[in-house]
Order: sequence, then C-alpha cells, then structure tokens
Amino acid sequence: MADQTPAPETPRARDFIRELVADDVATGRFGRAPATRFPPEPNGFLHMGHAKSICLNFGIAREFGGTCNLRFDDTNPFTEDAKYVEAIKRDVAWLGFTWDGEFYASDYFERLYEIAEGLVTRGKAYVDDQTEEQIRTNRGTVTSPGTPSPWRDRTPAENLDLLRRMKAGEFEDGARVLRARIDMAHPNMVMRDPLLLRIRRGAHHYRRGTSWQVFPLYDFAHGLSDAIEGITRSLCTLEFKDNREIYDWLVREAGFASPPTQIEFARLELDYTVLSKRKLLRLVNEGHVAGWDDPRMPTIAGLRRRGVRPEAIRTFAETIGVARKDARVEIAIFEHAVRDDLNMEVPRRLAVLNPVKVVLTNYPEGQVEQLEAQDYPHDVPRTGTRTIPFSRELYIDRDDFLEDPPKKFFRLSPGNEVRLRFGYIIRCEEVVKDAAGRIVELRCTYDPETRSGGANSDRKVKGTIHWVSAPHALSCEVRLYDRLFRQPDPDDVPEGQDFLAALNPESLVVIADAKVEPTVAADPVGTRYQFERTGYFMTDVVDSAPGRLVFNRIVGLRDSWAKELKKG
RNA sequence: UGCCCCUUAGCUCAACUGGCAGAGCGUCUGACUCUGGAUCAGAAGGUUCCUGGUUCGAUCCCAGGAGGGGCAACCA
Repeated sequence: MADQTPAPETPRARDFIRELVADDVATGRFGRAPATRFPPEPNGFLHMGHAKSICLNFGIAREFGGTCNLRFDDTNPFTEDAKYVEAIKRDVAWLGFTWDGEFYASDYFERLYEIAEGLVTRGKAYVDDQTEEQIRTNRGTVTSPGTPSPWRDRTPAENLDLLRRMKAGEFEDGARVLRARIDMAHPNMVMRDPLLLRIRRGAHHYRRGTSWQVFPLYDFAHGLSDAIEGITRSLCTLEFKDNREIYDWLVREAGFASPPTQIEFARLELDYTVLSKRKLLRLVNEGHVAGWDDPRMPTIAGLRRRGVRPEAIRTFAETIGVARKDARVEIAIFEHAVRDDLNMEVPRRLAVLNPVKVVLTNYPEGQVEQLEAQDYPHDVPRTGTRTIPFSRELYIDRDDFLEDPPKKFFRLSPGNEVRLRFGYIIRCEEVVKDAAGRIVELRCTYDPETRSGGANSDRKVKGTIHWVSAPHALSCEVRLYDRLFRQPDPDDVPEGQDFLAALNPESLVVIADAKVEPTVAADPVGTRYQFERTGYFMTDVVDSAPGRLVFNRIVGLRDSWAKELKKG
C-alpha cells in the first residue's frame, strides 16, 4: 500500500497495420524481417499526408527491426524532375528518418521489360494497336462490361516482335501499348486488361535521358518494384484498394516466391488546407503562395520554414494513427502537437507586436535598470536567465489596454494596475490621444517597491503583461501566418467554383514594425522563441539577417481570452 | 455486371479477434499565478447507422437495408 506501484508500461495502442506486421513476425510468413518502403513520385514536394506515410513506413521498420527503402516511383518522364528528388530526400532526412536503400523505379525498367516479354511469351499480355480513345471506350463502364480489343488474340510470336520493336523505338507515341490479358468483363475495372507499357519516344526522362522509350505504368511498376526489393508489406492509401488485385496478379505471374502484400490505409485530410500535389502545384504555379516552402503551405518544406519541428510532426502522425476509413483531422490536433513540442523546448522572450507607448512619469529620466528574466516558466524543466533593460519609456501591446474595459479584463485600463512581466506594477494615470482620437501614449506611474524578486514584490495584481523598453527595443518584421483557407473543407464551394475560392485573404498579415527585446540580436537565424502571451516564433531562415529581423509566427498560444469574449 | 471499402463520444481512433464500450483532442468546471493566451485537476458526453437472425450473451458473426467514399487517366 505504502509504495507507489509504478505505472505499468502500457504498450502503445497498435493499429491494424502493426498488428498484421506483428503477425508476420510471429508466423514467419515472409521468412525475413519486415521490409517497407516509401515510394514518392518526384513530381512535387512532400506534404503532411506524405509525412503520415513516412512515419508509418519508417516507424514500422524501426519498431520491428526491419528495413525501409526510399524509392522514387519515377515512371512518368513528363512530370518528374531531379529537383524534386533532392527536395524529397532532404525532407525525409529532416523528419528524422534514414532509409536503408535508395532506389529508383527507373533503374528497374530493363527488369520490368524482361517480365513483360515473359508475360507475352505465355500469352498473358498483348500489344494493342487501338487508339487511346478506343481503349477508353472499349473498357466499358462500371455497370457494363468492356469489349475485347481486335488485337487481343495476336499470337505470342507476333506480340513479342511488336514489343521488341516498341522498345526499339519503331513506333510513334500512342501507336501501340502493351496490355495484360486478363478479362475485359471483370467487375473490377482495374482488371480489364490494364495497360503495362506505353511509348514515350520523344520524352526526356530526368534519369534515363531519351535512351529509354517504353515506360511502365503505375500498376506494372509498383508491385514489381516492391517485389524486386524484397518488400514484405507495401503500404498505400485507400484509393489503391482496387489495384491490389492487379498487384497480386503481376507479382504472381512474374514468379516471385514470397511476394509482398499491399495494405491500404486512409489518406490524411486536414482541415483548412489541401493535401493534394495537384492542388499544391496550382497554389505555387498561380502565385497564391510564394513557393513550395511558403510557411502557409502544408508541405514539409513550408512547415520547416515556418518553424515547426520534426518532433511535432512525428507526434502528430502518431496521434492521428492509421485507419481503414476516411479521416478528416481537425487542425487543432496539429496545432496542439506543435505547441506541446515547442512549450518544452524554446526560450521565452518579450515582444510587442502592436506597440503603444507607455511613459512612467515617476521613473527617473535617463535611468536604466537591468532586470533578470527567466527563459522558461517554472513548469518547464529547463533553466536559463537573461537580463533585459527597463527604462522610463516602454511599449506595451495595444490590445493590453482598454479605456473602457469589460468585466474580467485584467490588463491595463485607466486608474487600474497591472504587473509588467519581470518588472514593476504600474498604474495608468492618463490617456493621451491625437486629433483623430487615437491613443498615442499612456502616462503611468510605477510602484518602486514591487520590482520582481525584490523585498515587496509579492503584492498581487490581477494581470501581468509583456513590454519592451522603448529606447532599447529592436524593430522587427513579424509575419503572422494563419490558415490558408477560411473553411475546414476548401473543396466545399458552390457549383462552378474551385478550392481557390476558399483561400483565406488574411493567411498572411505582415507587421512591419514590431518591437522585440534586444537579447535576440545575437541569436542565429532560425532560432525559435515563445513571445510571452503571444505565440511561438522563429526568425525566417531566408529573409532574416543581422540588422533586419524577420519573425514567422509558427503558431499562436491557446486563446482563452477570445473564448471568454465570445461567452460575453 | 457493377465491384470494393467504411459507419463506435463533437473530432480521430481503441475494445486482446463473442463477455460491464475506453483513450487523446475538443468542450465545461475548478485550482494556481509574475504568461488570466502558460500549467494542473476533475466532470460531462453513447440507441456502437437501422431492421432482423444465431447465441446464455453481439460493437464483433450472418442476412437485408440506409448513409459516406473509391474505381471507367497511355497519372500515381
């Protein structure tokens, strides 16, 4: 009774995929350690959806003592580029994962072609001369069977001859394709003689140049690439469920002894953003954002530039888990993961985003005190202090003063007191306005007995606000980033409009002249802080420089005052 | 001749494969106070989509239905 029973080590709740992998290990099904792969196509930057997949694939390999390859699924010469390969590698590494093998589907083209010849020889594939349009029409519809191609019954010898001439570059693009010979009336559309190889004679592949001319399609390349690498479980998203049948058909026909098995999980959908490479590409190409690494983008590069740490992304991926049903995740879950991570890691600083001047009328002119300020709050297990200057003229945030405050407003107002963080208690005596009625200065008095840490510092006031010393503060630019879209589902727009109609015009608000305490001047670019009572910020790695401070807001703090206001 | 998934708390998921439906986030309440936008504690919240069936017992198995989603690119 007396001694505390230590909390039992509760194993993290397993998802259905990890259960299957654990079964594989227990039964020795594959006769080898679990092997996964992350297979991006190098035609765009990685985003949060990919991060989920990366954490899953690499996480499983790590947990089960297996391997995870990075494989570029580069089978479409029209859209792929080496610059995307580099960006993807950088992003995966930044997320904290090391791949076992680095492979390219384009390195398997020869092997795939040999498998194609094998299929042709055994009557399992044929060369089709139909036009693209005819192929589409003759595939039938979801409710009606397709029509066999007139070329479907060519002899293996004829098919082999045509296939070789396709490879040799004798035919125009689109003149012929290689198709699997399965069933044109199959209830699964994917199995209606799927296309295997298409001719791209003029195309320039970023790795193969113009030397290779018959390119495999996804279905043909993907499962076989997995099999070639000895993958055990091939994890992909739900929309590939129907493709599993052709995946299994191909690895079986190719004669792999212990072929991989595909498992599908739900792709991530995140509120207030889009996670589709096609849509992200449009945002970039049409100039709605500044680039793939715009801090508003849900790309790994964008999140990195904004200041999110990889730890937060990994925690988020773990939190949302994986499931077999569609998953739309609230952005609050992500923001919570980001705050939770930063809370324990980054030092506090004082910054005033929307400054209004405060003059302490009873503070000696010309006097400057150095105040000691804690870098971390009492409940964060880190230590550190700094000194910040205090003087007669200060800035506080305009939001922290109200001439006519509502109930429960515990900040500064005429005749009322508030504590300046790490400093003194002050009282507002007079409000100075310009001709237009705008407040230009608050004339206050301070209580010299209440300096933080001093003998009589424990006098209580309701509120504490942040401030900076006007003559010492550094001017800086602050970029307040917000959700890119103004509604949870950007695709939920009226007929005739697309997701761009839901763009949030205030996703970036730039404050040209904010004030920050001088201690940040010496920190390297890319340093993160919490600006007390405001949010988490990082100096922008591209635009910030000594003498020109630029801060990105990573995420705000939880806004319980706004909630209080809403309640009325 | 359609096929394949999915449906459990506001949201995302659990429930050891038939045994008193749980967790995180969110919400609410309280505590604390030099972050009243930090932190901590507690609470509320359920016809497990519906209708039958099997069973001592069904979220789980079976049948039918409803709702949501995927598939008819020489994209992946």
